[in-house]
Order: sequence, then C-alpha cells, then structure tokens
Amino acid sequence: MDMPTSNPSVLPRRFLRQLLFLGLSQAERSYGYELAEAVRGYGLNIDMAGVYRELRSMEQKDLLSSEWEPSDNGPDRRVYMVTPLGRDALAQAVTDLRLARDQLSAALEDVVVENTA
Amino acid sequence: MDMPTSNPSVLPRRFLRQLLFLGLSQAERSYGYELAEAVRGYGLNIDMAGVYRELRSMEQKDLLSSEWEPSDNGPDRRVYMVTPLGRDALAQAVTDLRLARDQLSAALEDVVVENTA
DNA sequence: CAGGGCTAGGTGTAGTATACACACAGCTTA
DNA sequence: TAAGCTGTGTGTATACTACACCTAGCCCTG
Repeated sequence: MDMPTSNPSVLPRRFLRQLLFLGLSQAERSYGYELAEAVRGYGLNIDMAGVYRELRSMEQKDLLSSEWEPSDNGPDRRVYMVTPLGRDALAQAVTDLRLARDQLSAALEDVVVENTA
Repeated sequence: MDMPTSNPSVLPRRFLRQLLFLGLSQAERSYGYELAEAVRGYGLNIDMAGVYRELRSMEQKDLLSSEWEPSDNGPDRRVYMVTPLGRDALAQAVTDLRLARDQLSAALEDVVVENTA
C-alpha cells in the first residue's frame, strides 16, 4: 500500500521556491521537513529531495541563512531564516504568486462554462 | 515609461497545455501562431517552438486534430480542433487551472501583508 | 535488544522539459 | 530585392524533475 499523498499536485513545481518563501514568511524560522509539509498544504506535491536542494540553492544565493538546531524527537535540523536580501526576494515571490493567480483568474474568466459537473 | 508587453512570464511553462486548451475553447478553430499570441495574452511568455511541439504532442494523444488551411496574408496554417477525447481533457484543464488559482489564493491569504508597495 | 516507523537531511542519476538557435517558406511593402 | 511579418517546423545543450537510495537519531513494541 503506497501513500498517494492524496494530492494530484496541480501547482507546478516551478512554484516551489515561492511557496518555500511563503512558508518561511509565516514561520520566521523553519526547516526542510516542516517546510515540505507546509508546501504540500499549499497544494504542491513535492519530494523531500527537491525541498532540500532548493533550500540549499536559496542559501547559496544568500536568500536564506541556516544553522543546526537540536530536535526533541529526532535528529538535528537545519533551520533556515530569510536574509535581508531574501526579504526582497520574498516580497517579489508574493508579488509573483499574486500576479499568477490574477492571470489565471483573468484567463479563466472568459471560459465558456460548458459543464461545471 | 516602458511597456511591459514582454512580460516576465509569471505563469510557469507547465501551464502551456492547459492554456492552449483555453485558447481553443474560445476559438473553436485556431493555429499555432494565433494560439501563441492568445497564450501570451494569458501571461505565459512562450516561444513558438514550444507551442508547435506541444500542439503536435496533443494531436498525437488524440486530444486535437488538425488540417491545413490557406491564409490570406502568409503561408498556410495548420489549424487545430479539439477532438471528443480532447473535450474531456479540456474540461480537466479548466478544472486544474481553477484549482491552481484557488490554491494560490488560499496560500496567499495567510501571508503577512508586509508591503503592498 | 531487534526491528519498524517516524523524523531529518542528503546524494546520484536517468529521463524529461525548456530555451535558444536555426531553417524553410509565403506574402506585402518599400 | 530586400526587409519584415506571418507561419511551421527541427536540433540540441542544458536545466529541471522524479525517483531510488543512503545515513542517522528517536521512540515504541514484541
């Protein structure tokens, strides 16, 4: 019995970085495993490998910084924080996501309603 | 004051197929060059090569059918129509895009409003 | 105390997707 | 006759993605 994660992942993987920013904007401090769950909550079905790699990529670009932190119920975590440079990128991510949503809305507006079934 | 007609393509390329379906749902009959402009109007900055290949891929999957048609002001066009099978896929595309929009909206709802500037 | 399951972070890589360059050709206008 | 727009394609280097796999700590149960 394999876990289908119950999500067909309608949100393209390309949104991963922006959604990670969203997750970090709410948590202030967070780490891969937790952020993955947040991102999945947003509707993006992503594997852990992708999350870890993206976070590292963001850190390399100086958008995030990280440090190790002990956990009560498992191995240590690498917790991430948004850097000053990252704050600009975060704001841009929010702007981008809003624009994407608005453009989807606009595109869908003039669709013939065929069948709402 | 520069015209942002050449938009930065906030919509991921992954939406191409769905947006092509949207374009075809409005036009009934259309062709690559015209559909590319429609899709760009939706906010996806795509190159022609991608559009042509995607249309061919959709035709191979029997979602679209095509035929050649003469043009008044240029070379012949390959016009595409949605097949019966394609109509299901089109409905699904609309559903997917709506869900994507809704999930983006939900994700953006609980974002701290930082700066709306 | 051995094993399974959950938490947590990570690498390796085959296959696919994407961007970009290029080719071909008809029509219109200068 | 040349440029520029319309129109349809191919070729390919690289980037991205999914998936398999690995290490390791903690907790619980048999």
